[in-house]
Amino acid sequence: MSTVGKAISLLEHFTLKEPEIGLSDIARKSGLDKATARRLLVALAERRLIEQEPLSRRYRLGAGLSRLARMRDAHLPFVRVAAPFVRELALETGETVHLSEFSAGALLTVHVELSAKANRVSVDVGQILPLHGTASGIAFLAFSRPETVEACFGKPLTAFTPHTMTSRDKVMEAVRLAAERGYSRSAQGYEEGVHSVAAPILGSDGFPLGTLAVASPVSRIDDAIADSQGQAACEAGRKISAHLTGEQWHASVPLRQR
Amino acid sequence: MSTVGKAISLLEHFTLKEPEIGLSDIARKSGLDKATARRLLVALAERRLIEQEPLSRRYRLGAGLSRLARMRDAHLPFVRVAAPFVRELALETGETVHLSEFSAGALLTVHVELSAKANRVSVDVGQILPLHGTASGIAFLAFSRPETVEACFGKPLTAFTPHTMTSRDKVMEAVRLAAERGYSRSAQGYEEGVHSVAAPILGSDGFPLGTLAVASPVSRIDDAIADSQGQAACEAGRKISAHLTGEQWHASVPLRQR
DNA sequence: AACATCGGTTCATATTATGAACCGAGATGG
DNA sequence: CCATCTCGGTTCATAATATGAACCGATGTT
Repeated sequence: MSTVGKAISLLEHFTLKEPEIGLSDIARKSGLDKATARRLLVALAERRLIEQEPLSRRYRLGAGLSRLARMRDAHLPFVRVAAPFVRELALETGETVHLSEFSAGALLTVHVELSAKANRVSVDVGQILPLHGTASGIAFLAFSRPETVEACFGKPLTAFTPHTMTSRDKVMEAVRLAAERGYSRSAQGYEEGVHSVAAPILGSDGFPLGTLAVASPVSRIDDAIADSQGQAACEAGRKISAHLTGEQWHASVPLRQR
Repeated sequence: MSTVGKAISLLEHFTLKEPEIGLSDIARKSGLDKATARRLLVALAERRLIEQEPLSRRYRLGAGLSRLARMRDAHLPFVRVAAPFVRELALETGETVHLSEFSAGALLTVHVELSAKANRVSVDVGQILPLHGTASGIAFLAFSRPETVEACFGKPLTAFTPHTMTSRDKVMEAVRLAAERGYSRSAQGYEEGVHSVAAPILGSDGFPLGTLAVASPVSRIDDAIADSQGQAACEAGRKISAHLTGEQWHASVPLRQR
């Protein structure tokens, strides 16, 4: 791994549950030597991506990250534009809805609206979703360039539950079905007990930027409910796409046009 | 500079005005070889700190930054806690109020509430304020550890306007005055035509995390107004400190107690 | 047709990163 | 009270990694 990769991997050890980490600890977690870890942390701290608590001498994520994230959000207002529609869809369906953005070969969860119900699916912002094992991933692939789809099969497909589709044929069949009806459907492919439907959010080039997914406990779902969730997700996805690209939104927008 | 430092410096070339940059361009701006710049960008992209627009092949800040920033913000809700008080102070004074956080030897602007007046001071989130040349910096130094103050004089003091204090004695005198009355006051030390008063926001260890500043056009300010702004900023700063540290807020909190 | 510039790649070379061993300071505990 | 951990941090010979001049093919410009 490159030195830069190692440095960034250090950042990725800071989580919601463990927002501050000591030197020896992070060296152990990352598998790096203590001296190496420290040099990297110091380099990161010089650029404000890491801060050190002066008293405990523990490290945490730095203010520079907030600064850079603000730059990005100002320019690429994906979450800002989509958030109201995500909320609307969550209210309409009564289920947890999450928004994902494609990045580096996977989908990154960037926004979540939790269901108001007691028995609900919980999703964390920041969670990384594989393309082959989630409704979001299938919806994304269904509208992606052939190269993107192909790249997904470059590595063996990990099974997350006994229900995960791990053969290329099964995945492609799901993709074909999703392309046909506009949304994908997946039950327990990534987490036990979770049913999801997902629709793509298309950019100005007609290819997906990310996805929108409705996640419910499997016990609450039948075909009719799934289909109505799917329709609603599609419509919300189209609205978001339209707002992002500045184009007029047509109720009967064709699914694929090239 | 370390390889990691170079990689992060690449990130810092993306600004609000130039959110996407081509390879040759960023290599030129950063003074790195094109091959080097590309390797670093690829390493950053693998970890999602950078994205490449597939069509134009230009680079931009990646979704991983949003993810990391959210982790940080969830844990360190500085802005979230302070924002209501910043707004309140802006309404009370009728002037632009900005909030800064100390990081790597300078103050980083993390939140701004603009004045409703037509003739107002404009401040950008993300702006970096030097300790010696701004009201915020002086207020920060006035409550900092002696080592922190000393470190500020390690390098020559840059003059930003003809009014910038560049001698150690002048700065220390301003610091002494600020420590005495609880807030700092500075006119045109960083930008021409701008008058500021600032108060510190103290962490649980009694030392400042950042500052709160009221910025006005010099033409609107006299001693009485400046003092009332100063008092208001102090009080707002104390309220924010109290909320951050979970401590009870006392109207007559001593300025320095060690 | 000639020229410039773009993003991207190659590979011998030189700089840089690495980590075992080592500090001193606090905890821990028998 | 001494022995023993573990902590954050440092050193320096060694090993790995980063570097950049030269080069590609593609895409404008003049």
